[in-house]
Amino acid sequence: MHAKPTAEVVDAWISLLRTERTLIDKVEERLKRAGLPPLDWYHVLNEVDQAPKSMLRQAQVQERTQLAQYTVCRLVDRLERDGLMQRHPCQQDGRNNVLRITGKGRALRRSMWPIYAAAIDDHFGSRLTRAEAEQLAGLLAKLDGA
Amino acid sequence: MHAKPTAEVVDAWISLLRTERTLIDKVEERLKRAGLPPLDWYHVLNEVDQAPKSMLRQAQVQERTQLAQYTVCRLVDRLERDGLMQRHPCQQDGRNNVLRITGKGRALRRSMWPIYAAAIDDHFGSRLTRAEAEQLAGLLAKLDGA
DNA sequence: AGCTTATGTATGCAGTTGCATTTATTGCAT
DNA sequence: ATGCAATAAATGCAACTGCATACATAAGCT
Repeated sequence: MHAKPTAEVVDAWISLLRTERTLIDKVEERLKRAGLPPLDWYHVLNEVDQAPKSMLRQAQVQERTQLAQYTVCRLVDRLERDGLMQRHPCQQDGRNNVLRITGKGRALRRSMWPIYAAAIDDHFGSRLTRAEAEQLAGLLAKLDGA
Repeated sequence: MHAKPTAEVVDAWISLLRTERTLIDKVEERLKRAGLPPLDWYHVLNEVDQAPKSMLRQAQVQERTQLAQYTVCRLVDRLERDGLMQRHPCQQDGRNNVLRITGKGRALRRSMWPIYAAAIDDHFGSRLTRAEAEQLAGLLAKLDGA
């Protein structure tokens, strides 16, 4: 704890910040150009869509996306307002919301994926070999612990 | 162009988004706890401080940090309002602003570094070997091109 | 010179985020 | 059962961001 990072570490850190900002901007731009909502809409819709019975608690969306509590809350407000998602009271624990994606929400998610996938591939996937992608995922996994 | 990414690529991409969000949150939290301003203040102050004569054009800050044009503009507004930075008209090209960091700005940058450095090390550097850090930087560099 | 395009910066406005707090429900200890 | 800490979600308000556009200067063309 509280040791100083080496120069290599600082370089890698700065690269991480810079590169990710650039990549996200590029991907978001693709979605925007296609008239689609932002990345996080996709991620939230996707989490719920992939969950068993297409239902998931709000808190779990939060955990999986690493978005802030109020960010998820308000994003779900908007998704709900646009008829993409519904909030239901949870039977087992009245503190939770259970989210259910609507047909419209699922359709939107599906329509976003080709654009999103192409952007991932163009800006990210096509620049790495399979081994490199795995290597990167491995390194990132090491950074995920407590 | 427009090929579909493989599963490994999508995994790596999602890890990248998730991990970076988590890391940034942790680092920002450290700064906040220490009563210091956000990360991007540091990055902007640092770019200007490191530049020759501690002066840099606004557009170059933008390019180096990968922040949006108006983000830099308004961040500099705040830095200027707080007496950390000054805008000067550029002699060579009247469209440019030349930014100059003040003593107060330099002092703030210096006071932020130990906190920032410790956070980088704790959440990032100490989880990677030197070779891994270099490997990560190498992979990120491959993602940086056009 | 005058016109057109390009570049760097600023800004009004609507939408979003962050902070701190509130409300609601649950579980645990007494 | 009652009180108290813990967890999930929502919200008022101030700050920030994104978009589109405006403004200012510069560079190139005729």
